Amino acid sequence: MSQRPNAYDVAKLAGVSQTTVSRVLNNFPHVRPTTKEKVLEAIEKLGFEPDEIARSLVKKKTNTIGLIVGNLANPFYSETAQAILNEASKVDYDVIMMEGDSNNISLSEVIGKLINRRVEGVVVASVKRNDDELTKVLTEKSIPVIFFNRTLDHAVNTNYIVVDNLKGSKLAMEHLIQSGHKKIAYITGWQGYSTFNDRFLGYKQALAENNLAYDGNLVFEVNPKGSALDFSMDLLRNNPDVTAFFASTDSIALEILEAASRCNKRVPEDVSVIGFDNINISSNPYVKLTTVSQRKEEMSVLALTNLLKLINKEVETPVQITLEPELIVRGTTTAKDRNL
Amino acid sequence: MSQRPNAYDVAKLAGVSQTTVSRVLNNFPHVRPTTKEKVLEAIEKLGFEPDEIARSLVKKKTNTIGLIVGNLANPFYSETAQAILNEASKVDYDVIMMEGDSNNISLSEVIGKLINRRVEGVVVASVKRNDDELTKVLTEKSIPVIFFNRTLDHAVNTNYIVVDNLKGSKLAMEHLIQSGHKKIAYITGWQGYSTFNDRFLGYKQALAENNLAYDGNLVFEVNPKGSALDFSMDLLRNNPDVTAFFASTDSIALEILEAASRCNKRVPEDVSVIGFDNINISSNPYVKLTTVSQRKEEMSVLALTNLLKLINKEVETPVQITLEPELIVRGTTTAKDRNL
DNA sequence: TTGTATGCGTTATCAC
DNA sequence: GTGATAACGCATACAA
Repeated sequence: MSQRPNAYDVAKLAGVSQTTVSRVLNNFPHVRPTTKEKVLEAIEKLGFEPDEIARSLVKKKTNTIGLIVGNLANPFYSETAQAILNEASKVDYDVIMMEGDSNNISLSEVIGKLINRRVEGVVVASVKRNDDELTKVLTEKSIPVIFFNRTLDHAVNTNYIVVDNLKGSKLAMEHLIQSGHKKIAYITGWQGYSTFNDRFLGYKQALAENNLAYDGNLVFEVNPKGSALDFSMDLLRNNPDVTAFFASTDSIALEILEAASRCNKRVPEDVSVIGFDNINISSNPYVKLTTVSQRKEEMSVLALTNLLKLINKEVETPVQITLEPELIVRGTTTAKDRNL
Repeated sequence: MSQRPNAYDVAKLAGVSQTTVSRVLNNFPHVRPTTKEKVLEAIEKLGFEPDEIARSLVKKKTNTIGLIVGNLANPFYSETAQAILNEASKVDYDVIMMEGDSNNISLSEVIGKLINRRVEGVVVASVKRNDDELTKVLTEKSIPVIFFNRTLDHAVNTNYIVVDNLKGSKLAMEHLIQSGHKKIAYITGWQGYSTFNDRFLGYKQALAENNLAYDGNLVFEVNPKGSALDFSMDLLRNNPDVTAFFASTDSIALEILEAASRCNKRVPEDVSVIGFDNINISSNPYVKLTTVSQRKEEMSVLALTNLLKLINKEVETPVQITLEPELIVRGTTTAKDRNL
């Protein structure tokens, strides 16, 4: 009896068939109250609870989704994961979480594993712009996959929820330009991600639209050999006419803030800094970073609700949603023209 | 054929029995190379991959663990979750993640759900000191549960991995006291968690051991009505003889830093601040918070490896490990006596 | 209203 | 070496 009891054990104890046990378990209407009572008693006595694995097998439904994130230690991912977890629990879905940026297994393989675990759908929070293997897998496989935050370059038939990153960059840039900044440095993440590609485009477009010259010396892509911190310190020391930094993520912005502090530059008096993502720490009064909001919560909720709709075929595919970004002005930028 | 193929489809195509398909799938030794070839071809052709749910049912093994965290938006949890996820994937375990601090479902219920999903073990990263319902569930249920970071008060038979929080507090306090601080404020989280209980104990013991009086006015427990920020500002304005703050978490420490900045106090010249947890942001050069390290990675690895040992009955129960905390001196405290 | 038989997609135990 | 056949723990069609 140390084993977990099953529905047959309950049936035997209650003096009914296993089918009847299943019936009371699933609240079927036409069960005689007295039998129901007996079964309930037996369930209680044995501490029986149905095995969800067996249930999944026969019902061909697992009530589980997969969530693939880039790196949980990155606040953006953990904060969105938190929101998605929360939404999922509301509709009684479990989530199997995996990291996609792993070095020894490709995103396609991770998705494959999830599919074999019979998840009903997958949210992918980080995908490279080009992934031919993945594109192939997506057409072959049967379950819905929704990209979140980042998407594939040629996403004709893929589902995604993103913010308008290009527009977000423009918002940030216009905020700086309106405050009188002319020399604006830009630090980007890896251009292989659509987010950074689009944000960079926005940076360049904003410059062009405001008749400011693009200067490659003011632009830097973080890489294993070069940090945003070092680049910023260099720039602050050698290019005193640079008065503002646009960071493609809040995390990068934090490094710039440190660079400023090390170079004895006051923020925002000497140099303005603006980020992108609006991770939680940015609103911390100690940091008070001006940034562009990705609207994490909204995006997360939309990702989950739309994935469920896709699972239940309640929506036409592909689902492609682009949210409006939002400028959040806090303490690391001056907004001269706004203080008139 | 739009349905997912199963082992019978493969068998039919290869002209063998389904049993044989299973054999090549599981790399059984005595399969004739030519048959194996045929089967592999059929598998390839159909794009067949075994259904892990069915496999789990018959093998009574899911290769899945449950991970219950407090709140993923809290860096400590996301960073440890990341480490655990990583360790799990190394040994090919999947993890179903759930939040335990939810308001409409108790921790016991969450664990129950996980058990019904047939996870093989559970890591619980946040538990209250007293939870009678849970204690009862733990004795009834059959799978190993390991507490991580926090544990129950009367944990005679429970498995846990924690750091020595009391000692950690003493390390922090001695660091401050050796630097000449006499009036040290303390801000704690909810005392219903063992972490905060132990840390508070450490604070008081350190005072006593150094012949410093305990002053209730310098101690504050964050609550819905009162923030660390407000309390700190009050103190900084009205008690100028308070020269140091010991925060029971790094997140609280960040608020204190802001309070200092708002009150025009320099850190560490005017006031020292020390935290607890060593979350990633603390090492950011912009923050450079002195803190006590929880040794997240170590704890995470230990939690997972020991959970697996418990699952495989390779270790005697209970597993109870207390790690040594580590003082990490960065820029928010002065260490006068160390600079001799 | 209840029970019997069957099947979900595998692995395990026998035979041959 | 290989193939029937019986589990695993449930839900469901069909009978009664």
